[in-house]
Amino acid sequence: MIPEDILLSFPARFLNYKKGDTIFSKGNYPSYYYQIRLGEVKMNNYNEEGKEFIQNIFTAGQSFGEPPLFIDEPYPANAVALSNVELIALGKDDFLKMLYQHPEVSIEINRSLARRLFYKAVMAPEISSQDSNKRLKTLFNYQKGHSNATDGPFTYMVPLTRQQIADLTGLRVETVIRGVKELEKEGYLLIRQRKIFLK
Amino acid sequence: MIPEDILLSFPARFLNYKKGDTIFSKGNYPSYYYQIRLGEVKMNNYNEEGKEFIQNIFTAGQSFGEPPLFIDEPYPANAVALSNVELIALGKDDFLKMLYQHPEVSIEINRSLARRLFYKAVMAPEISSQDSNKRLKTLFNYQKGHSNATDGPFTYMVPLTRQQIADLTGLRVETVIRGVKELEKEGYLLIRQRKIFLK
DNA sequence: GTAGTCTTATGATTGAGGTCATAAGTCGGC
DNA sequence: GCCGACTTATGACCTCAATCATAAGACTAC
Repeated sequence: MIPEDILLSFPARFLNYKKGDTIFSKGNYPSYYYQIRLGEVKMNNYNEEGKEFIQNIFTAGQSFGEPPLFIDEPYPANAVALSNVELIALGKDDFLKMLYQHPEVSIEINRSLARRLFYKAVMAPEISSQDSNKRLKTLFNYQKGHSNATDGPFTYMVPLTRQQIADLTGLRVETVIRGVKELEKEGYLLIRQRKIFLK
Repeated sequence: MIPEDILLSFPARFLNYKKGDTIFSKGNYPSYYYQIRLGEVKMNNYNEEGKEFIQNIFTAGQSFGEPPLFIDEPYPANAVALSNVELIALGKDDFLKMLYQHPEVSIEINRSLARRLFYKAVMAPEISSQDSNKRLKTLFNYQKGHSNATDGPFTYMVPLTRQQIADLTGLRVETVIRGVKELEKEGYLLIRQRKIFLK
């Protein structure tokens, strides 16, 4: 996350989107650095059959969509507001100027890209596996690890619908439903009022 | 890629590894920035059943293993020499000092992390798909798109064995062998002396 | 040149996830 | 309070990648 006073001095501006709005689309070339002040944004793709794949869900304080700013490529996915969101956006040229003038900001961006690569590296071997329950566990472990919930067993509720879980893991809704039931039998998680709680 | 004269001034040093040597292992904490002068390096994991997953293959001019230098995490995968390799290595503290003093180098590192994230973003939706031939096509398209081959149809040879393709896509060797044969029938690629050529 | 390993190849079998159909529970908007 | 859309759920069937077995071609080291 880059301090807002630095961003504003370059100058960045505020943008508002309503739930469901598209912030940018796959294939577009990037014009802005985006950082979330409020709300949630998902990055997703649709394959030929119309099946959704969610790359990532970003929350307040996180930036998204930087990679194409550095290389000469269009966005590989869409960005869609999951709630009403408030963004701070800085134009591409100003963004690069900022990195030249503020080495510590450039390192902070490196840090945030490094963090994302690190988790992709952790997830990729499991996601590529054929075993559906392993995919589910990997996602759940990631979710839990990135929450602040440390209140003891079965207090962390997965804030995702079965469909979203399916889209994040590349599985089908039915497979997710059957999978979480199996994982409950194994004692890996708990289902209360259809919500999933992790140990 | 960072210019060698800058690296040497900090000061970096040269390292040599023989084919098959391990450069670092999963779980180690990082001490160096590595850049390849000569040869190839793969980053890989093994799952519980011993199945290999190749995160990436790096060639001359590329750097690897930077993410853990920025965040306080151990390497999420191993780095293994695929051939005899000559590396240039710069200690962690000197590396960070260099980024502060040379903003353009910091941006270059951002660029290389961005390139890798982009690759992961392109691959993830297809890798998660159940359709094996789609996984293969995605890998091949990426390979082709990032080579310098623009000499017309079927001149780009995929520089990977069937096993490496399997480990990069999370499939089994047999599935890859059958898949590329199907893709040849479709006219998507050509097999000559067991080598795969892309249109 | 020869042994040993890696790579490519092919057939038979099987099991797990996808697909399709159907339905009940839940939630939001009017 | 009702309607419609979404979410969760369950059964039956099917498809296709994994698995296991076997073998031939290619390459590497000695």
